[in-house]
Amino acid sequence: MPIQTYNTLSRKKEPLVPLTKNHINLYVCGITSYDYCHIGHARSALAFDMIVRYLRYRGYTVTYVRNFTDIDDKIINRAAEQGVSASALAQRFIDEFYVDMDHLGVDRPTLEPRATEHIQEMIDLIDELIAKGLAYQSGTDVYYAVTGFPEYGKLSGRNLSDMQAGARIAINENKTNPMDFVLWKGSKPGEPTWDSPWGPGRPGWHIECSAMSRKYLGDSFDIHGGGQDLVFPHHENEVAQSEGCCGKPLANTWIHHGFVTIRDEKMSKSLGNFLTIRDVLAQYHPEVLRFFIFSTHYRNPLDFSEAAMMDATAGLDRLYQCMAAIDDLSAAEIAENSTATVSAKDSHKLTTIEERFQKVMDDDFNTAQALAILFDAVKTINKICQQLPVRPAQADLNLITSSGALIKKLAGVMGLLKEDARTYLLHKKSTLLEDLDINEAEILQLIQDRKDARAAKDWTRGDSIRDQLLARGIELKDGAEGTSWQIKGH
RNA sequence: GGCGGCGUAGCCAAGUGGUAAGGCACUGGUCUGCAAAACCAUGAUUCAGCGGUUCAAAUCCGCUCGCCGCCUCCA
Repeated sequence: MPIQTYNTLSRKKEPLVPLTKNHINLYVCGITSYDYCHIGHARSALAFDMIVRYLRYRGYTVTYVRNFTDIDDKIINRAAEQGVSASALAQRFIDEFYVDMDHLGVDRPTLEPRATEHIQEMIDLIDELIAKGLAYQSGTDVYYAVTGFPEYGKLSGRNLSDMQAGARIAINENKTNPMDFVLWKGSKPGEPTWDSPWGPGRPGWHIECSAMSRKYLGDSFDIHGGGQDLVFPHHENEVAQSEGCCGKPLANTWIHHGFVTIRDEKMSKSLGNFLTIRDVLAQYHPEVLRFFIFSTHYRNPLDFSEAAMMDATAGLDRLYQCMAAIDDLSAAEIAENSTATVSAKDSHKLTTIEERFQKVMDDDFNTAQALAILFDAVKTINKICQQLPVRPAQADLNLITSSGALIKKLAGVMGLLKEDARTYLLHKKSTLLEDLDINEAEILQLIQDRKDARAAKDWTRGDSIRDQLLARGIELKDGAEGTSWQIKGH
C-alpha cells in the first residue's frame, strides 16, 4: 500500500505515486520576511518537516524546496517605517526565522530560493505568458488574464462568476477583468526596482513561486504545499501561471495544513491575537510545541491555549520518563539462565509498534494516531518494567531496550525524543526551579534532614519537612535508591 | 451572497459502513509508615438534533441548529 495523501485539488485522499521512482519533489511556500514568525508559521514548518522526515524514513529521496518572499508591499512598507532598506529588513527577518527554526530543530530544506534572486526567471515566464496571450501590459503593470485560462478556480473550487458576485475587490481600471492579478508592477519612486521589458518595477507575489518551482523542480512535480489560506488566491494563481504557460499539471498533489487558532479564532496580525515562536519557546521546550502540533491531524484547526500546552508537556514528560526508565534498566544486572517473563500479548504489542506506526502515518500522516501508538507502547513497557525482577532475564531486557530505541526512532520522525532522557528531565527541573524560591542545595539538605528524622522514626518531623517542601512546590519521591524530588505538577 | 471545513466522555483528540484509539483531569485499588511515580480498574449503550438508506451508520443521504475558515495581505 503506497502512502495516501489528501489532495486539495481532487478533495480526496489519493495514493502518492512519485513522478520519478523513489523520489519526491516538494515545493512549499515559505514566509514573507518582514516580521518575527508566529506559531502558525511554526505549524507550517513543522508539518512539512514531519512530512519530509516521514517520506525519507519510508525510503524516498526528497528534494524539498521552500522559498523566501523577500520583496513585497509589506516588506517595503515596514522597511519605510523603520527607515531601513527593504532588502536589509528582509534579510534581518530571514536571519530571525533561522534562529526560530534552529531552536525548533527544523531540518533545512534542500533549497531555499529567494524571490529577488530570480527576477530574470520571472521576467522570462511573464514574457512567455504574454506571448501565449495570457498576460497583457496595462500602463506600467502586467496582468494575468484569468479568462484565458478556462480552468481558473479548479484548485479552490470556485468559478469566476461566483467570485465576482461577492467580490471584495478594489476596482482597478487597469485590469480587463476584476479577477486579473498582477504579474509585474511598475514601481513608485523610492521603491526597490528592477529593469524589465515593461519598464522598472518589481514582481507580483504569485509569479515567484511559479518561476522558482519550475527552475528547481521542473514543469511538474509531486507535491505543492502551504497553509490553507494560500489555496486562494496564491496557489490558484500559481496554477494559472504555470499550467497556462507549460500546459502540464503543476503539482500532482496539493497538501494544505490547517491554522493555529486562539480561542477558536485564526491567529492573525490584524486581530492582534498572535504569539511569536520565541514567545512560546521562552516558556515551553521546543518539543512541547512539536508535541502540541502533532497531537492533531495537520489539516484540522489547532487551538492554542496554556491548558493545551500543559497537556502536551505532561504527554512529552511521560514519554521521556519511560525512556529514562529504560536507560536505567540497561544498567541492571542480568540473571543468568533466566527465561523471559514478558507475556506473548505484551511482546506482540512491542514487536508490532513499527508496522502500526507506518500504517497510520501512511494514511495522510496521521500523527495523532502515531502518538497514540507510541503511548500504547510506553504503557506496555512501563507495565513490564513494573513486573520485572531486580535481576531481569536477558531476553526481557533486550526486548525493552530495543523497543525503547524503536520508539525514539519513530518519535524522531516528528522531531520528538531527540534529547537524552536524563538530560531532558534534569534540564526541565533546573528550568522550573528558577521560577521557585528554592535551590537544589537547599532541597537536598532538607531531604537529608528528613532522612535523619525518618531514620529516628520521627514521622511527624519527616512529614513536616515533606509538607514544607510541597508548600514551596517540591514533591518528594521515596524510592529504592533513596529519595528523589520533582517540581510539583511536573 | 459563493465555496469549504468542523460539531465524538469534564477537557484535548483519533476513528469515515461492522459495533467508540490515545492523552490530560477525576475516582477506586496495588505499592508506600504516609505520599509521589508507575501499574490495575472505572467512564460515551453513544458520536450536535431530526428524518432516511442498509442486515449493520459516529461513519452514506436529506433537513435543522451551532462554530470556524477562504472569497483582500496572510502559514
